[in-house]
Amino acid sequence: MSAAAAAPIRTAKGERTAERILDTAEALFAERGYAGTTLRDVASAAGLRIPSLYNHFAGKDALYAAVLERGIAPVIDALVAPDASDADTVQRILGQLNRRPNLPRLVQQEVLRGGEHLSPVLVQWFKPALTQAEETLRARPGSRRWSDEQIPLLVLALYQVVVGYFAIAPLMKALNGEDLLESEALARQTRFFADLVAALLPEE
Amino acid sequence: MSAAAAAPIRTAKGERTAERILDTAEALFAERGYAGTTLRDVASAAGLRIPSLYNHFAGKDALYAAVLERGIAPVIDALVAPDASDADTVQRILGQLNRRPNLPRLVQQEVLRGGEHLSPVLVQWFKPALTQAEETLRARPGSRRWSDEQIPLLVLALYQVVVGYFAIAPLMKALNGEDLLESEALARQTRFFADLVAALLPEE
DNA sequence: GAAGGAAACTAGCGCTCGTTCGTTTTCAAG
DNA sequence: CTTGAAAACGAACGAGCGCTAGTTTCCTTC
Repeated sequence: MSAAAAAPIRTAKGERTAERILDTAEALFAERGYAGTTLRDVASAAGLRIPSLYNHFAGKDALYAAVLERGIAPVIDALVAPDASDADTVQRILGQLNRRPNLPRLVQQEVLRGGEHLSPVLVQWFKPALTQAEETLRARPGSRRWSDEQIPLLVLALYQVVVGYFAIAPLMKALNGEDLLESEALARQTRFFADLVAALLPEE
Repeated sequence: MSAAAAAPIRTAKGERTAERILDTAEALFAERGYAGTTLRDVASAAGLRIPSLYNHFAGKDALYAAVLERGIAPVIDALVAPDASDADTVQRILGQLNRRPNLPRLVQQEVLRGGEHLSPVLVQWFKPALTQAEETLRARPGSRRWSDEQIPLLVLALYQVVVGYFAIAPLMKALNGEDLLESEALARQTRFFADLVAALLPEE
C-alpha cells in the first residue's frame, strides 16, 4: 500500500486527526478491552464528538481493526526482515514494543479471548512468528539442552516473558509506584532478557 | 463466614445452582472479560432466566467478585501454607490452576486492566505473593547467578510463564488444534517448568 | 399431606450503547 | 476572495444492557 506518487506533501488535517483517534483508541482498547471501550470515551479523549469518528472509520469494528493493523504491521516487518541476525531481530522488536507500549496489552486482550471472535490479522501473524522463533532457537547450539518437545514450550515461555512485562506494567505502577516503562527500567529488562536467554541456551 | 453449626447435611438446591452459576460465569468472564459478558449469557448458559440470578447474587459486580474470590482463595491458601516446601508449594499451585483452568485467564484480565477498576481481592493478594516468591528465590543457592535488581524481574518472568501457559491455551487450541490443558500436555509443562527453574537457579 | 419460604418466572423499567440524518463549520485550492 | 469538499457537529433512533416488581412454582419441614 501507500501508493504516494505525487501525493500531497503536508499531511492533510483529516489524516492527523485520524492518527490522534488511533492513538487514543489504542490506549483505551488496551486498558479496557474491546467491549469495555465505548466510542463516547474514544471521542471524548480525542477531543471530538461521536459522529466525527465516522468521518475516518466505518465503525467500532473498523476502528479496532485499524488500531491492531497499525500496531502489528511494524512488528511483522521486524520479524520477517530477511538479513537481520537473531539478536538484531529481538532488539528491533523490543524497540517497537518500547515505542508502542500499549501494543502488548492489546495483543494479550486478543490472546485471552482465545478462539472466539479473534482478529484475522492476529491469527495470520501469530502462527508463523511462533514457527520462526522455534527454528531460530533450534539453530542455537545451546538448544541441545532441551528435548525436541520442550522447544515449543520454551518459545511460549520466552514470548510470555517479553509480552507479559509490558502487559503487567500498569498494574505494577499501581501497586508499587514503580514505572516499568521508564527507559532505565526498560534497559534493565532488556539486559535481564539477554541474561535469561544466555542461561537457558548457553553458547558453548 | 460459613457459620455452619448444626447445618443441613445435604447441600440445598439453592447452593447447587449458585455453584453452577459460578462455574458458567467463571468461564464466560475468563473468555470475554467483565464488560463483554452479559447476565443474559450467564443465565442462558446456566439454564436459567435473568431474575433467578438475583436470588443468589446481588448483581453483576457481586457475581464477578464471588467468582474471583472462589477461584483465588485456594491459591492464597496454597501460597501461605506454613509448613510446605518450595517444591510442594509450586506443585500445589499448579494443581489448583489445573483444577480451575479458567482462573489464570481471569486474573490476566484483571492484570491487563491495570490500576483502574481493579478488584481489591486481587490487589491484596498480588503484592504479598510477589514478595514471598522473591524471598523464596533469594534463599536458593543458585540465585547468586543474578544481581539483586534482577531478582524481581526473575519473579515476574516465572509468573508470566506459569500463568501465561494457561492463558494462551485456548488460542493455541484454535490455532493448532493442540489442547495444552490435556493431562499429558500439562505434565509436560510441569516438567518443563522444573527444568526451567533448574537452568535458571542451579542447585550447585 | 398441609404450609411456608426459597427459588424461578413473566413483563417491563430506565439507561447507555453503536449508529445515522441533516446541518454547520473549517480548510485548502483556484 | 470565492468556492466546494472535507470535517465536525446537534439531535435522535432502535437495540440491548443491568436491574426490579409482582406472581407462580418448587422443595423442604412438620
